[in-house]
Amino acid sequence: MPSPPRHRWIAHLDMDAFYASVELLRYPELEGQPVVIGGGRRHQPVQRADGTREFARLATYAGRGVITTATYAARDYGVHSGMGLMKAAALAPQAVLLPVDHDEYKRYSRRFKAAVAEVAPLIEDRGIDEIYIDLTDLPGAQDSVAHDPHGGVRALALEIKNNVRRATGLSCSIGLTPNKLLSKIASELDKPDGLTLLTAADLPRQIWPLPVRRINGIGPKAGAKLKALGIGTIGELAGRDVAGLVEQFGRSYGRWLHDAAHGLDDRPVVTVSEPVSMSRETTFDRDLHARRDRAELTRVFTELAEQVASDLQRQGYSGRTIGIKLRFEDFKTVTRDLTLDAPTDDAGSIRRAAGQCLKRVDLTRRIRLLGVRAGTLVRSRGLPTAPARTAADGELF
DNA sequence: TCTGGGGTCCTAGGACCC
DNA sequence: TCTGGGGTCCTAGGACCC
Repeated sequence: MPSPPRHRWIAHLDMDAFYASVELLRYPELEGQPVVIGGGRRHQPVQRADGTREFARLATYAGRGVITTATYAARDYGVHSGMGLMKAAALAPQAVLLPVDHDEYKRYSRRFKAAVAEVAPLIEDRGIDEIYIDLTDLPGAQDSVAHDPHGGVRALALEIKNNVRRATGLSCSIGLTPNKLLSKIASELDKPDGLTLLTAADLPRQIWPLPVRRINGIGPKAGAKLKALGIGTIGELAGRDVAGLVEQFGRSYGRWLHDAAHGLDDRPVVTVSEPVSMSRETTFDRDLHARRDRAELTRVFTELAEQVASDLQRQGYSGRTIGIKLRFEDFKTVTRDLTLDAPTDDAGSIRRAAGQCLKRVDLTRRIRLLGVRAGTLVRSRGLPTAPARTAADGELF
């Protein structure tokens, strides 16, 4: 018996201002205030004798850090993630500045993903604060409920949101549509604490008026090129014929743009994945000179190689391609890599291979950033748990 | 007050092999 | 000797994402 056709339901779940919201659980007195997360270790809150805490203000920051996350109150001042902290300080000098605590966010990430998995196990990891979920075959997903043709799947999404809140105290926003592309856009439409359900019929009214940059995969470059072609909205993109887009953007990307604008995307939710590369990099407080600052560069270079080696060992991988990355004072970036005869997770071998790569770089300009990378990874050890690991499980245990 | 750190994927040319 | 394809690997750069 062939199974009856079913409506694909894919959710995109995005935690609201994730890092900042986790910090607010720890420091509830900051509720409602402009807070930005970013920078190094230098601005830890200080506990006063009377038990209250003293927080660093953005105005006191000096350095090259950027904002990782800002609370909604801070965003009202025009600051946003990716913005340099010095620039943000000019806009919101009194905003509270907190350092990034990756370990703490990782713990909350595991909790929220476990809470989702209790309701819907088909999860694709998209980083620390977002996931895709395939709801298609869950009981009730194909049901309609009185006055709501998609009431069944809507109820599932609400159950997921409730579970996440119960497990973490945090809110999230969900987009729920027939595919990943539309769900990703939809989850942004009603933030924070939103739930947006769309079908193909909603495309012209809800999606087409939006700027093309809302499409995941259209970045600064493609966005600017589209603008120059007189294409600002997704609807305007949908109005162009494929041939013209292929001419401008090439076969593959041109066709993809056309499909995306028409809400077409049949990518599956991928629950298992293997890492492709592991890297460590650092930006210096000041640009370093290859000759004058040789000692410091050498020390950092070795440290980065050691960190990559320890990351590989901890996670049970070896890399056969070792590479380096340099960014110069003018922000130009170069990479060099070298493929070894056999994969390695040894700090000395990585350091030596990286040193070979460094010999092929012209070092007349001063250096802003230095990085070391291992690619072409193979497992060097058995899996941590016997049964096949899913991407979601990897986060959970 | 310019622009962090950790990733993925794609393209393109040259080497090398059949 | 000249003239071909096709396939895969290696390397470098770049777009994009969280």
